[in-house]
Order: sequence, then structure tokens, then C-alpha cells
Amino acid sequence: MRVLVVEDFEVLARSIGTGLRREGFAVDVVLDGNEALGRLADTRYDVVVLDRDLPEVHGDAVCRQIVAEGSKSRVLMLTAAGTVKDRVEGLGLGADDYLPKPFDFSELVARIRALARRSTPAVPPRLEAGDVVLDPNLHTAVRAGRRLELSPKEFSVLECLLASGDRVVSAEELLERVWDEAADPFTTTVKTTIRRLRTKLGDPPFVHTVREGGYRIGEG
Amino acid sequence: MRVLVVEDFEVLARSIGTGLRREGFAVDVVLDGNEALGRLADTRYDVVVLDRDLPEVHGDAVCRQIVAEGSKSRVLMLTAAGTVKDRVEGLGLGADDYLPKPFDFSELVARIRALARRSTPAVPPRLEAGDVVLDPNLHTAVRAGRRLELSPKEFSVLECLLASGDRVVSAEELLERVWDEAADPFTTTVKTTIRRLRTKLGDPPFVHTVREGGYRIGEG
DNA sequence: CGGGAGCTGACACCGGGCTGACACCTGGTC
DNA sequence: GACCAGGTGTCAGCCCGGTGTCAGCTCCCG
Repeated sequence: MRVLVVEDFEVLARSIGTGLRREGFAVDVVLDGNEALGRLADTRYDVVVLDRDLPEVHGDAVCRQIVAEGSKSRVLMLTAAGTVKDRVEGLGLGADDYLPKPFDFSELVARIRALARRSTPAVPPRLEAGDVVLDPNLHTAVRAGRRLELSPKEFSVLECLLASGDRVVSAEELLERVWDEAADPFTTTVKTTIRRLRTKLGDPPFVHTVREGGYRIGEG
Repeated sequence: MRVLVVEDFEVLARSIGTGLRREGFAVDVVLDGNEALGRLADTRYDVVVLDRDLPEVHGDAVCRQIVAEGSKSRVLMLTAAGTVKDRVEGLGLGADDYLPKPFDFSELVARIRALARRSTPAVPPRLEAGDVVLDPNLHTAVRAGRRLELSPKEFSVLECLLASGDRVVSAEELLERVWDEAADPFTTTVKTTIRRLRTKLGDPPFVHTVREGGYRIGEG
């Protein structure tokens, strides 16, 4: 769970940072909007805690940028203004939530958790389907009691398929969710990875192809 | 954008309902928790606006139920209590957001939009007619419990027919909607595809011909 | 710093099923 | 029974997805 804290008041910024780390988040802290944009460009955060009043690049601008990029990050905007008008404005910019200052630290944590839950829709501690069990925490995958030695990409693909239940997942979607960077649309890597995954999963076939559609898991 | 409003105070419930409809949402209103659970069981909502203080089944219980079912619906909890403790509790239950009463209507709308923006786009969950059920997500088609193995074109044609209800769909329209590109007007491919689809659908006949008109589905 | 092992992704090739054209048949209507 | 819209049988081409392989990369270990 990666969190980026953008807050120019240094004492507050550090305090939020250490507090969130104590709660088990992976936290980066930056002090202005430019730095924030730099970090966002090369790291994928689940939640961005964003002060609205920032020097140089305003919080609103950072927020718009995040939304414009179609980033998966959720934005929790910190705002000094408590009037309804300001609150609505913040949400209108694309923030997912706001928190008026001064705020209670426990509420900040609760809200980050609530946002994060949406970001990765309820990843349960274990994913399973049929005789396949996958534990994202332990990073283990098991089929019919037999432990599978999967490479990182293979593991992520399987995780993504399991998390989608029996829905059909297109190659483009896998590319976006597992390979995250803007990938070459003509890449054949999904095909190759699926193939290797199938080999390791063995019989009976577990990953099925939907022509023109994508992949779907299940015994059927 | 489907929204379910759960609020026992009838005047408020109706007022929220009409207000949201004016904003372009498809709104259903129910007055207690039991009704809410009933609706949730057979309809897929993008957002549930949920009063916390409900008679019979408490809002917290409804919320827990929604989360437990792994539903894709986002929950916006309305709560009379404004203390930090209550707010945190609500989020802890799995609500995605809360709004303390009394609230400004424009803020309710802004929050619903914020919740809905990144919620999974509402794809028609299932199409069905007679004993035929088709699920675009799972990419499955079933007749009388028997799974049909359809090719992409066959699937699209059936999808198009089901989506049109019992209306007659002309060959030209199918050509346009399934084969999208400006196709050769003298092509016989629709005919051929309909034929193969009929074969797979089996008896009794499900796709009927309207002479000089097109095709229509139904048991009749 | 050098080497090896495993992961990754590109490329070439293969096979099967989907597709759509054509020729012919059927059945309803006048 | 003649006409013709629509159904059927069949076949060739092709496109999609699977497979084999190789080279580059990274990471680890000595």
C-alpha cells in the first residue's frame, strides 16, 4: 500500500509520514507540487494525500494532472476551507475525498483505508478458484496441493485472472494491469506469459481462451 | 448510472430521489433495510446512498452485507452523528464515503459523482429471453441450462438480437452493428451466421424469420 | 568484476476454426 | 406451377492464437 503525502508545512508533513508508516503504509513525503508531479511520474501510488494550498504548483493543478493522466491513484485532498462550496469544488476537480483541517489522525487513516480498498477492490488474503489457491501475501500459488514455482509476471497474471472471477479478461487489460507502463500495443508478451503459465498449471486446462475476447479461468 | 437511495424518512427520501433524477441518475428509492437488500439482490447499482439509522435492518447491517457479497456498488452513508468517532466507524464497516446530516444537496451530487467516476462501468449484466441467457462479461451463452459454444460473430449476433427484445431486426441492421465496417451490401454472411447460430441453439426454434423484414427472437 | 541462471519479450512458424462466397434447395404465395 | 426470399451444404482462404526458439536483461554469486 503506497501513499504519497504532499504537504508544504514540513512539521505536519513529517508527522503524517511517520504516523502512516506506523500504521503499515509505505509512505513518501514531498513538500511541493513539482516534486509531487515528479514522484507521480515514475511511481505508482495507491493514495495521494494532497494539501490544497501548495506553493508553486497548486494542489488543484496536481489533482487535475493526476486525473488527466488516468492514474489509478486515489486523491484525498486536505483543505483548510470547510465551507460546502470549497468541498464541492475539490471533489469536482476529481479528488476522491477531502478532509478539512484540522483533522483527527484516526480519521485520516480510516479515509485512506477506505480509498485504498477501492483502489485495489477488496483483495482478499487468498484468491482461489477450483483447485488453484493463490496467496498474494506469501506469494505462493498451489494447484491441487502441488506448489507452483511461478515467475513474477506469471504470478501477477494469475492473480489478475483469479481476482476477476469468471469474467473474461482481455489481453489489453492484462497488459495494463500487470505491465502497468505504457506498453507497446503490438507486444506478444501476454501471449507468451499465458503460455508459460499454462504449462506450469498443467492439466486439466485452467486458463481458457475466449476468441476475440481474452482469457477466463475455471474448470469448465 | 444507477443509484439506490435507502432512507426511512419518506419526505427526505422522495426529495433526494427527484433531485438525483433531475441530475440524470437512474434512481430507485426504498424506505427500509429489508427492501434495500431485496433490491440489491437482483439489481446492480453503481452507488447506494444509505441512511445509517434505519428501522428493522440497520444501515450498518446493510453495508456489511453489501461488502460481504463482494458487490461492486459503492456505499455513501448518511449519518446524523457528526463526531469523528461515528464517522470513522462508518468507514470501518466498509462504506466508501459518509455524509453527515444535514447536508447540502450539491455536495451529495458531487460525492455520488466522485464515487461513480471510477466505479466499474455499468455493463448490462445479463441479457435473457425465454430459456436463453447471455452474459457479455463472462462471454457465455446458455440455453435451458446447456452451455453453448458460440463463435465471436454468432455471439455478437445473438447479443444484438437479445438486446433488441422482441423487435424485428433487419439483416442490414445486424450487418451494421455486428460487422461495423461498411460491408458489401450483397454479402450473404448474415444469412450464414444466423444459420449456424440456429443450429447451435437447437430446438425449439428461437430465432424467427419475418419475411421481407428480418429476424426476431422468442419462444413464439 | 566476470559469469551464469532465470526471466522476459520478440520473432517466425504452424494449425485449426471461423468466415463468407457460391451453388443449390425449400416452401410459401400468387 | 412459377417465382423468389430465405435456408442449406460445402469449400477455400485467412486470421487468431499457440508453440518453439533465441537474444537481451537483470540479478545473484563467487
